[in-house]
Amino acid sequence: MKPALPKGMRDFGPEIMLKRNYIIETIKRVFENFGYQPLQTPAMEKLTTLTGKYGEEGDKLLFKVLNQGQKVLKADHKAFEEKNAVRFANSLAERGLRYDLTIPFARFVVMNQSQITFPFKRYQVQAVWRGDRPQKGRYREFYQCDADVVGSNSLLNEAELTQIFDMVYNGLGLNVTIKINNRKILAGMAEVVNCADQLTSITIAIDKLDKIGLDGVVKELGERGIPEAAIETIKTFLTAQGDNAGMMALLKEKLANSEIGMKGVEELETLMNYLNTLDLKQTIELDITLARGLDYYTGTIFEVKANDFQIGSISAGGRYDDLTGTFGLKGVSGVGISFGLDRIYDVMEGLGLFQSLAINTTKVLFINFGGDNQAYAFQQLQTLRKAGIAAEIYPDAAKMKKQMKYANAKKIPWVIFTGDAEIESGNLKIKNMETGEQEEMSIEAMLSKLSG
RNA sequence: GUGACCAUAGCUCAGUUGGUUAGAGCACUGGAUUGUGGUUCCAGGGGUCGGGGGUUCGAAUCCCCUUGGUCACCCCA
Repeated sequence: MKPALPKGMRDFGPEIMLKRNYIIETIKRVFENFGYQPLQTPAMEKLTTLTGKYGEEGDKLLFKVLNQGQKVLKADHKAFEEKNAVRFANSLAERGLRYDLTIPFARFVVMNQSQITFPFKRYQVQAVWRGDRPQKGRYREFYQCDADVVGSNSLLNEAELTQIFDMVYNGLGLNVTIKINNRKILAGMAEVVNCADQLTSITIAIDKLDKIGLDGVVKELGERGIPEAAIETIKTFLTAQGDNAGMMALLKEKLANSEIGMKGVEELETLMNYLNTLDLKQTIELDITLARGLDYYTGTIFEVKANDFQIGSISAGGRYDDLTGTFGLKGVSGVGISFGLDRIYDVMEGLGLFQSLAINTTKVLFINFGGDNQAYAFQQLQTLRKAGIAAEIYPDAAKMKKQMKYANAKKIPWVIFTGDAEIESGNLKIKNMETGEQEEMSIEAMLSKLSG
């Protein structure tokens, strides 16, 4: 049988894992610096928890887990005969793999509300699964690194999350643009053009502005049944130019008749004022065409794009006023962000940013000469490890050439020989694999040399 | 879910208008070198040419189906 992976699943070898871990560690360090605490939730959730939270498209992409044993016989045969794939599939499964980390987090908060001190700040680094067709920058299994805070309406949270974006990407050496918008502004715009009930259609269309252009958006709005007059007004929003302050003034003027719209402008302005007091290195861009697909966002929305590499967004997030509401806990607002580990990796690999990364691996290899020599080397090895030096011994008394090749392939910088001559002298012979130089010294001298 | 392109050794690929026994580089194993790798030289193992069917005297090559991959759309980290 030929080994293979299911579609969209990937292995990560040691080389890749070292780089991935580096990214994760950078992100975690910043999260913890801001007082976020770790959480893990299971890969599998009940479908009732997951469905209906991500919009129609999201439900389609949920990976479902087949019911166990006899239960599958209770499937909806009628749905099968009617070729209703969705209903039939739902009758076969009661559980699914998590689609993101936010909904499981909301579930956790509701289930543990009595234990939790609010505002509750948690971070979570785990895989999520989507039954999408894999392509560039898109995987069926990928890691999200989330930080969320629930139980606080303060826009200070948004400001801090923006700062987290900034610090993480500074730390990784990436240039990004952090795009910010507010769903209330989009709602206000829909209200002003008398299409409040078609908010979703409007946001989906204008979200594509940078992809299909103004004409494309106008066309799509028309196809989605937005009246001509409304489209004309929407056009004036989309063509508005100016710096962040100018845009703000313009929005105030245009949205004056919409209560929710003005609320959105006010929130955005407050956030921008907070951000102005911070020393942010990355580009902050107010982008009123930013919409975000996920249904649950209600306030601020974020999206981060890499400046020097073509790929989808590498981070995203936003505020959700009623995420825990569907689980029975009302009036708890939350806001969170998510780093797309796999895409960040793709960007950094694409830009060659891992080159300078000092990869932490074995520092010393003991050559195995077998017999008494092996026992001696094994002993010396313990001393190095105790001193915190990453060391290993070749487990077999293989040919010298093979052992040297191993050190070479694994980029181990030092090799130690403990042959008969060395055992007799009580010293060890150490070889620098880069320069080829070798010298004999005592174990003590070696310790200070290697830990330096 | 819609569409386009691709599939040859473990990996990256070559293979002429259809023509004899399908090749190269890298990797692996052995040797030149019994205690010295990363350079060199020699030898070796490894293929149902993704799978099935068809056209043909003859198919890796042409046609159909199927599976898998890549990319774009939808949507998204």
